[in-house]
Amino acid sequence: MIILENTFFNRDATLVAKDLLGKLLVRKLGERIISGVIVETEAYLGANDPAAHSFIGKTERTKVLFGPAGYAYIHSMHGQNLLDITCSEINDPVSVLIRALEPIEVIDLMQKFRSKEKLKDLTTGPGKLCKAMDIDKSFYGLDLTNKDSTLFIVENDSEYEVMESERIGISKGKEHILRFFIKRNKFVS
DNA sequence: AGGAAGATCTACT
DNA sequence: GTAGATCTTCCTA
Repeated sequence: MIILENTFFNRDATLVAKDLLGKLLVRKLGERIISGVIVETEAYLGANDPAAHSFIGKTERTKVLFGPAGYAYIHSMHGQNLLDITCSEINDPVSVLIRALEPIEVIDLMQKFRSKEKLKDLTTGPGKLCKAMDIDKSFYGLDLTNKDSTLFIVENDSEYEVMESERIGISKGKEHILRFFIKRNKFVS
């Protein structure tokens, strides 16, 4: 299992968003493991992007975005938790939002956390996948490139075709094509 | 202290 | 397809 390192995330957020497709998101829960393939992402570009949370500047809420790459930025929205990963250099507050996963293991644990049975209801949205993996605000600022972390991303060989579109669910900055997803994947939101 | 907005989800038709 | 629930953060007074 090869864990993605700081060098992977310390790049332009658009490139990281594309390259994260097909990778495996892994959550350790004691001896148990929950994992899924990343099938949909969006990039948020900081100072030049009115849709980015860091657009307004450094606050208690956004400070992780201004730190080094490869850290978890958890943010709650409409009563859900959302997972971003920080990218680029210190003081370049850009990130990638993980929007959807294809569930791999362990399905019954995801079903339990989500209180849903159907496979398509488990991880087909940013708030849903956090719940399926039991990710909450305590993950804020966690280093995802540390192999002792309970959340990280690993290399994964898979064949896929990348599609792109405008971002979803925002009111500003819609003109940018910064959403990426795997073509014909059933778990794209 | 209060209100509005927001990177969403669910249940219902 | 659409309305209503939900809750944290930020802005204004």
